[in-house]
Amino acid sequence: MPASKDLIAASATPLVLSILQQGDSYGYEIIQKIREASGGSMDWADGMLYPILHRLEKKEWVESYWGQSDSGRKRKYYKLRRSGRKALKDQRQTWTEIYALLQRLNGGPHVQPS
Amino acid sequence: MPASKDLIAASATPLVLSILQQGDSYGYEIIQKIREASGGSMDWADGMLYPILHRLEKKEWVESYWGQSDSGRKRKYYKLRRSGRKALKDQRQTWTEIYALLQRLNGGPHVQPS
DNA sequence: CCAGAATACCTAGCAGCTCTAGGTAAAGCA
DNA sequence: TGCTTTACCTAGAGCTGCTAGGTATTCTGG
Repeated sequence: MPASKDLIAASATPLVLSILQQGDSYGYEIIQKIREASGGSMDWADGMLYPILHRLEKKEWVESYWGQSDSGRKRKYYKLRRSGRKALKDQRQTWTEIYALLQRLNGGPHVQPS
Repeated sequence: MPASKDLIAASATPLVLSILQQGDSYGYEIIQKIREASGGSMDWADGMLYPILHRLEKKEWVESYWGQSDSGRKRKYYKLRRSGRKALKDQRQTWTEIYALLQRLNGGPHVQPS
């Protein structure tokens, strides 16, 4: 059972930023990495990712440059910018807070933000 | 600094469901409870909440009935239905999974779903 | 008794987003 | 030669948040 759409949507941005924090990457590879990291439960359509990357670029959280694979196939790499790193940090903080609140409201274990 | 809009949006539904899990409530009170539970960091406009409640009702996750305060002021109470309880459980599960993935991608502590 | 605050509900409509469903093209493989 | 994989892209439908308005009642301070 895949995750609900709302959450997929809201998590897409921080997940992409997290991937890019580990090093420059390109669309096709980002999808693979997300799929691997999630153990296969998240499998994004590429048509969903590219608009997100373009939006992140417009927000100046990432920048792009053209590169090539060994075989000469062109790739558009994305690089995390300083403001993107900041945005990721903020979003992770918010996730932690909301998650803790949700746990608390449901009588779950208390989680304190680090 | 308030949370980013994406996350507010995605978290609104499970938070409302969580409040209702603790007992029937009505719009105005839900906003207060969220504000209190979050220590003031979340302060929803009422115009944002009502459409959410109506949507939850349309999805049949909650049902509503009219009640009165001591002073006779009318209130529209919302009650969590069985399917809403199920939805809350699912969404909490998804939140936990995504949160764990985010932590893992960022080298944070490992979190395992309960 | 009057004004303003608090309580309590509602909707229209814009702006923003996701994500489906298409498309192009090059390289690898059978 | 044709299929699969790699690799990119966009249009537009559909959904949603949330601002900015609105109504009406009760409480409270002066």
